[in-house]
Amino acid sequence: MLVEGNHSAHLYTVLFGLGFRYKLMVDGRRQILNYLLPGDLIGLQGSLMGEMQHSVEALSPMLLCVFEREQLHTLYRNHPGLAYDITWIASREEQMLDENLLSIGRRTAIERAAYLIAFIRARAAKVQVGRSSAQLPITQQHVADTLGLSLVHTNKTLRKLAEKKLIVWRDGGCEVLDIDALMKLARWERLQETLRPLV
Amino acid sequence: MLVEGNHSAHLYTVLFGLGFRYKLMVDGRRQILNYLLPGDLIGLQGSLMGEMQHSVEALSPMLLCVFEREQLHTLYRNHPGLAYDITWIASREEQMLDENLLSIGRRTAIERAAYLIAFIRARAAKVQVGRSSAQLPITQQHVADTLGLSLVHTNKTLRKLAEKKLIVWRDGGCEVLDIDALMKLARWERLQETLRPLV
DNA sequence: CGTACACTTGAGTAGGATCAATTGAAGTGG
DNA sequence: CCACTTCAATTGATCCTACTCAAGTGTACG
Repeated sequence: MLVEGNHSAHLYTVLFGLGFRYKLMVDGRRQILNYLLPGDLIGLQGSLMGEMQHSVEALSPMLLCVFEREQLHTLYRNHPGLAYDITWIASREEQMLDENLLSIGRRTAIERAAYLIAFIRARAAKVQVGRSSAQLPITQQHVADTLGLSLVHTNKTLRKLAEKKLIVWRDGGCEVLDIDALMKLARWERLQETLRPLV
Repeated sequence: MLVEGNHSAHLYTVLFGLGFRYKLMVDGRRQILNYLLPGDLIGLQGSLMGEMQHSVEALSPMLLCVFEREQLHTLYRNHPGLAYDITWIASREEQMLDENLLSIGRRTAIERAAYLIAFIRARAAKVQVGRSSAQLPITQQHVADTLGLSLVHTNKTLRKLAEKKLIVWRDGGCEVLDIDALMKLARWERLQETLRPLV
């Protein structure tokens, strides 16, 4: 979809669907950085710095609202409220990256998996991202590349969550059965209820 | 220094010194998120969202420029250029987090260590952060908590880098002997030269 | 001189990686 | 309708990276 190093990228707002940002190393190792849901911005780095250092892909059909990157300066000049909201959204994304970093750096495999699934589920609670509202349209390869684990070990870890009746893997996607138990297992407390600006 | 959940936090600009942002889990596991050097912002999340979800600590004496968080709205209204620069800095910090996430998720221990040290060294190249300009004032415990490794394994990994004559650990800090070799070892290419606004 | 902190090293273990198959569902083309 | 391919999920076996436990060294400081 959108690839790293793209100079002519625009700024987008996600209106519908699910996608993700990722980075690749030259030898093919992939790390998924975060997931993109309605309300998120895509391409802010590219708009500000002229080049995106990550790539973006869709997991389900996405509806985006396009914004010309050249207009960003104009927006900052004429619509300070919107400019503030953009910074707010960027800052919240950084907050999510922080938690993600804690997860990959310090949580065990099963904690990581539980955290990731609970987190996406919580974020997707109010918006529909997949074909059914209960299902998250991701493959185990995506989970592996998000958690920094191998595909095989990710599979075995997800099986453990399934055996505990916390999730079910069905129709090429993940259904959450018990989000509270997932959060507890991940030792994760909040998804703080913040007033979110609509851009 | 500044702790998580702080509501009355201000926004700061680092003028001098070295610090870091980190998160703790309830059982004490610590993950260092990134390092703060001159030109970086501290507390943007707190200013925008009312609460910081991470803590901050100094590694060397730091000189900060304080900014009242209540004035942020005013700044966005009256100084769109500065508002733009703040977003730029926030976005660059996110970019650094992205690379960090790739590192922890997909690089091996020695690659991670090489990347981290090369990265901090490269960022600190133009500004003095420790007592001598060559030395990075961090302990191996900090490195461990940044890389998501145990202290013991971090020590053994750093020894390997020292045996290869890439670094020297001296006077409770790290000196870089061959940054190019570190970058090559980490399979890390760029620290792109971006025009950086001064805030 | 005793304590504290950072760094170091060795031994044994475990969590996760790699390798190698297998299953099953969903196309696709004849 | 049936071979053929492809992709995702699954499982077992083996290996190795990184963890834990347990000391020990060196230096700074009161």
